[in-house]
Amino acid sequence: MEIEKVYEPQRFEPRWAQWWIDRGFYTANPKNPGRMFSLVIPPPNVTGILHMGHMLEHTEIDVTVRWHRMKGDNTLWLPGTDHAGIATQMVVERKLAEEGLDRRKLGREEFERRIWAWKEESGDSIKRQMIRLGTSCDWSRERFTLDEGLSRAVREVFVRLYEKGLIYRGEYMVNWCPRCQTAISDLEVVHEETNGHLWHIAYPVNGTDERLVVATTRPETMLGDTAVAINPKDARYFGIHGKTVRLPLMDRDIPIILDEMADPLFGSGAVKVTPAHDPNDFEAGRRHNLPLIQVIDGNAKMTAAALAYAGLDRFEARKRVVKALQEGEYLVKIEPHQLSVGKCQRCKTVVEPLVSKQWFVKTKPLAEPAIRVVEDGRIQFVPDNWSKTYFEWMYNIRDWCISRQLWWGHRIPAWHCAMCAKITVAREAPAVCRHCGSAELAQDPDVLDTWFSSGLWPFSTLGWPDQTEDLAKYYPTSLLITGFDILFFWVARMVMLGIECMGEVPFHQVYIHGLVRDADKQKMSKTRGNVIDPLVVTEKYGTDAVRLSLLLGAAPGTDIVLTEERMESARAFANKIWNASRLIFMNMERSGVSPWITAERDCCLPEKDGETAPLEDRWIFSRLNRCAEQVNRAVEQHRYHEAAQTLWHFVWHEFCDWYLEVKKLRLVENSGADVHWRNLLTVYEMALRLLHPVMPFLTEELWQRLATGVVDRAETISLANYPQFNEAAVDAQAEDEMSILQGIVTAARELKSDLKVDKKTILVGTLVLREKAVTVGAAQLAVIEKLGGLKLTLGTQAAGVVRSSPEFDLIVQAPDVVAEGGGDAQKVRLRKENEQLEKVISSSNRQLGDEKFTGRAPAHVIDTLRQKLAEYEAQLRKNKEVLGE
RNA sequence: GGGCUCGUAGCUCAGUUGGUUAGAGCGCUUCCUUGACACGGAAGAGGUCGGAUGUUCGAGUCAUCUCGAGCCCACCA
Repeated sequence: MEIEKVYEPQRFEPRWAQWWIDRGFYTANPKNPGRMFSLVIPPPNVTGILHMGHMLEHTEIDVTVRWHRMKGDNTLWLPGTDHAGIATQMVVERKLAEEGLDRRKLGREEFERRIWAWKEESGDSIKRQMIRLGTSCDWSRERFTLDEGLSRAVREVFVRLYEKGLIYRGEYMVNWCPRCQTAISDLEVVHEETNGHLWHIAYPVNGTDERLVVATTRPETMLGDTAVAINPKDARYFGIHGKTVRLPLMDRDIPIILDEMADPLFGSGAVKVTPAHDPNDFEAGRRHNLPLIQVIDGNAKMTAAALAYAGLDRFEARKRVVKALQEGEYLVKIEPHQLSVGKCQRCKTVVEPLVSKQWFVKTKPLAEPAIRVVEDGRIQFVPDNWSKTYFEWMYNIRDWCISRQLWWGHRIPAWHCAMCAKITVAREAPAVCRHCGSAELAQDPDVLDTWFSSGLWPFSTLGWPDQTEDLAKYYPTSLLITGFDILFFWVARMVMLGIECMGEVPFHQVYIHGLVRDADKQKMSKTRGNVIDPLVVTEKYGTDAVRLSLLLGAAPGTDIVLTEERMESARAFANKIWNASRLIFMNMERSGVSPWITAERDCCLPEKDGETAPLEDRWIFSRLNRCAEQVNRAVEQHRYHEAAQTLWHFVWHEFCDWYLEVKKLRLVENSGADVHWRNLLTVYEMALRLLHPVMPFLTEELWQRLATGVVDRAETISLANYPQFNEAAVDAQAEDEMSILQGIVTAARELKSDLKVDKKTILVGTLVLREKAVTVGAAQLAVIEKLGGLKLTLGTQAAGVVRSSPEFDLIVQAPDVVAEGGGDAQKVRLRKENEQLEKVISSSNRQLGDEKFTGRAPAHVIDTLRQKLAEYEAQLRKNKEVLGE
């Protein structure tokens, strides 16, 4: 049982990580027995390396997955990556720019080749990283959204939806990013509050002396105005109904239209209408059959239609238009105005609303069943309040623009005919046009929104549209663990498309985790420069410590503040386990105990040693049982912080601080004959198993050492049984007795501390035990003496400094220190304690004397209060006795 | 404009369905280099739970209002 002196996780973590993969322990088999548990990874983008948010997500998933696997479930965790269309294309374009190249120069084919090369590289490093972090997924089932199989699924879904009329192509107003040169969906536009202006412009009303004042935040768009709207009920303007206005700068006459869109209470009550550059105006234009004059193009430059302003950038044009309006005395007012400006999520360029021909998914029919499955509980959100957010979005859902003018992604399976100009949509490239038979077909150049393929992930990865064994076994998946930032982008789309394509929800439960933040609660981001690289801290503190520090902060519904201090303390815990193991292993060797692993699967009672098992064994087995109960429940409910805290407390403050301390005494006394190794090793081994999902590396390392040479066991701790709570293993009596023993030891330490005695001074004392404590009696006296640092005799009252409880009197004979006033600290302590006791006692008495309380409170509440009151009173009496009051 | 979350010890946070001297980690004070561990051990100090009102026998835990912080959604020119 060799064990290195220092805990150095770097030495063994990479080895186990690789071994787990090499041995294929986590390869799922649909034919295996056990309850099914399946989960697909939220595929990381192949844009770069994984960050702390991924590590948190993967750690929570891994804990859950390892736990299910150890419980004997038929478990699948399917890994993979997302091609992340626009994001990846941007990364590669940026790299090209560094080489002085751009994608247009390279051409589509060569550009795609470059991105694939990048993808291979990035995908590999993501996989390496995940393996290093201990993720126990099934790499034999790894998928990528652009794989042939998944691409086939994408085409299949596209064709089906098209044929059902749920995908259509049309000319509508879309969000256009002039930098990315593509349309983007509403979700990809982020709104930023900006301090802008409201320009009030006067349009002369033809045939009158009046001028109609309109207000706008974008004066440059007036060049494309094709009407001015007023509210039909607005009395101020009854006189100009049916007239036209003269558009300044352009010298065009445009009609005054009557439309509810004009709010009489806003500004002058008149609105300029620019159908080509504003979504509202676009709709108004349709209602009133207005012409569309596009004055801004896809590059955000003014078009020829902008006449004198043609070729200018939109913001430069704004300045010039304002200046010209001022000069022509059309500008009546400029006021500061706060507005929210839509920007491209990826590059932060101000989005330009433009009319263009795009592909859309009709979402209303898909949203209805997607709402129902959450309402009726077929999909459950944890924490539950996220379902409200989900509903909110689903109720107000709008059609989804799915075409992107990019080169990286799934090419839209639609072919345009050069002869008849009609479209043929097909699963595979058609030879001839479906409408006219012409062979002059060209595939639509656009690709699909990256979320279209991610939306199919839970079933496309399992082989759909083929009816595979995996699909039959593992769909619907059991659980999805992801972040709220992609609730609409991804989760909502998966629900809609899962139900549509499979007729069944894609997962039964969605656990939404928090955000990883830095010490100042700031979001971690590259631009802020506050990112913690998982590989760096993993190397520094060990993966187990980082995992643990993440989990300890992972309370549902809260963000996770991650600091290196936390990782240090988590490492201290790992170090504690390591050293406790050293104690055990070294003494096994010294005592000639051979490696041994218990055959017990679940929590059990200790083996007896004669009449009964030693108190510390009975106690720790009962505590282990309680710990298992709590940890199992906590993981089940995604209360990862609670699972981690429970394990921490059990291992450190019960197993190490008390149990092993007692065992150490047994080791030196009676030549170690009273240790009862089988009990010690059983609880140790079960503790390792309980810890394994949280700290896989450390536990595997120690477990393998413990199991050296043991035949007929699991090959890895990750496939050993997860200990379950066992009603029969509760030992309340042992817990009571142990707590009395702990009370006596603590009392002894208190006295020593209050008397300020040197540790070398062995105090002589007397212990008087009362009925309840009899079983602790003589058998445990040596333990109390050693742990308390006293030399005790039992049973005879004597003079000295006293610490009393209803169970015992501990009397220390220390005439010297008492004479020097050393007992004062003890008196201060007792008086303070009495103050508190008196407070609680009086309030308890008040309640028990109140008929309203005794009449309405449940019996058990009253009982425990009475019981506690009796204990407080007994303690108060003892303290007063000691103080001589 | 609508929706959501948070405000508990110096710091970061727990506190499951309301139930009885309010918990943890880090930090702090004092003592201890005891052959597993100073990444350790022991004993302590320190909150009345943002504020107000209410419901209740009983509220950190529910309701209303209020102050403060943050997030999400939204086509208010």
